[in-house]
Amino acid sequence: MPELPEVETTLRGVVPHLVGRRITGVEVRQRRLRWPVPKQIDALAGRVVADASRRGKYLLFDVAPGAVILHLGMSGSLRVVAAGAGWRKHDHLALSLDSGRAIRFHDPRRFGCVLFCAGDPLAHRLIRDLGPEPLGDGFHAGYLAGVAAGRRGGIKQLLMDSRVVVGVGNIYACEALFLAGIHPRRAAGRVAGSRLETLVAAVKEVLGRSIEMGGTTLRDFLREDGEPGYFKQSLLVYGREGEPCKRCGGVVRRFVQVGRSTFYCPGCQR
DNA sequence: ACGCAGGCCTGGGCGC
DNA sequence: TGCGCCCAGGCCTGCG
Repeated sequence: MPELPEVETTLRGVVPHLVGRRITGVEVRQRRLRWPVPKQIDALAGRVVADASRRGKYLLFDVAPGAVILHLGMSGSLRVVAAGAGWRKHDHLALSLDSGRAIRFHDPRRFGCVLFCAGDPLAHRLIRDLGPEPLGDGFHAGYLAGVAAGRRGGIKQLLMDSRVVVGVGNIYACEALFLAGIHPRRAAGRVAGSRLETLVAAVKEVLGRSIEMGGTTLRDFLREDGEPGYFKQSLLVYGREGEPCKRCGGVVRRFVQVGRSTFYCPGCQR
């Protein structure tokens, strides 16, 4: 299930199987994803995948000319299988490769998408306005202070806004705010600069650590679509309503913020 | 410009 | 065992 570390893990998992390979066939079994799978996808046979990369949670496969833009949504996953392997329920699409393998897109909730972009995918309307990568140099305290200035919405909403910074989902927003000791509902524009610095470091730390642990799922990538058990033990507040805070021993609370569950420790976060 | 609610889907877990 | 309800890791779109 994809937050940024999962998407990164997925990318690393498919790159060795995909880059440099020729697509020998395409099969679309379910066209109705978040947006309909366009006909150009069906016509990819014969193309070579020159490169595979990631921008935020979007995976980009360079099939020059053009690119495949793929998003895993809430429940999507990619799997490398032997060509001819049985299709599971909710396998919606497969790219067969000249290696004798195939990449399958699996997505029960169908919030994901598979799109084709004729030009530079970074200029695609879904991607061009995305904020900086959280692990890159462009995401720093000064930047965050700039975008937070005057904002009256909660700091958590700001963190989860992909125009501000990409890839920080509900889990990691909760975790990073806990690490930084900031209340999720505190108005973004009223968080002191020094605390924003702590927050940026916390975001980088929690995502970085999670990607490292995603490395363990890499190993299983071919076998399972890898429900990774790794992060669950590491979570400090997410999903722990009513349980004791691992720092102060107080009770972890949950409330709904902009339609999403927010977990936090009232004792540790102000 | 900003903040918010709605909508897209299926499946799992829970209480009755 | 079954049913209805609530919840879920995302994010675009349109409204005020």
